[in-house]
Amino acid sequence: MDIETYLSQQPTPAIAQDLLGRQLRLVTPAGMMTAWITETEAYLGAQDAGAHAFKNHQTARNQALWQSAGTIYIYQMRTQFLLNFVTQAAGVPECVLIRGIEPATGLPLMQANRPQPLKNLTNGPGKLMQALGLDKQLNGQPLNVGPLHLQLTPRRVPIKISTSGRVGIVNKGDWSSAPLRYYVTGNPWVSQSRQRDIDPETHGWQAL
DNA sequence: GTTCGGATAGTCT
DNA sequence: GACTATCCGAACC
Repeated sequence: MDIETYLSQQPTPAIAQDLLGRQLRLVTPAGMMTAWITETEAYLGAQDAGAHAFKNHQTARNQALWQSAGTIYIYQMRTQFLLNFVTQAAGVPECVLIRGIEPATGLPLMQANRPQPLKNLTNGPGKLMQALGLDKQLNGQPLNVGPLHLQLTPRRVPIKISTSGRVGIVNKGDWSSAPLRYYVTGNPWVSQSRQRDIDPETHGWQAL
């Protein structure tokens, strides 16, 4: 299946959950980095008071959201860049925010980009972009054409998926508490995860 | 180990 | 001029 089909064949919350365990791959002149997606959030477009596209409000920043499934949407939050994938057909401004990844290969490259201990390397949406060395250059471009790829295989399968309200969405009524954040239960590379919730044996993945 | 406050810059009203 | 889809470090358990 191609990526555009994969990112448009289900409702966005289902896609956000299915993305857990899929592989992100970045090809750079210095080498390749791959990582497993551990945490996502769904943003549901015009109806979603927490979304940039609420009430179909188009601005210079959020143009990419109206493009086709598989378009990369990157925007800046203070000093950080945040990575999203557009879902659904062109004209439907929904997306999934990538909030955490587990490094798989290219770890030295990531630690060169972001000199932090492994456990603090990619456990947050801004942190993982630092580790990958990405800014908003790829905003509006399609996945799997340039340097950034989303691979459907190989994949890892979560033992259990946890849900919660989305991080940083406050004073938005029911949209603040809506269970649109998804993460691999027990995985260390999930934002705000507490030590006692981590499973050091499996990292929350089913055995290969 | 966990919580809290401040820094920070781009975007929109 | 207000408001963030964040991160870090200091302070306190």
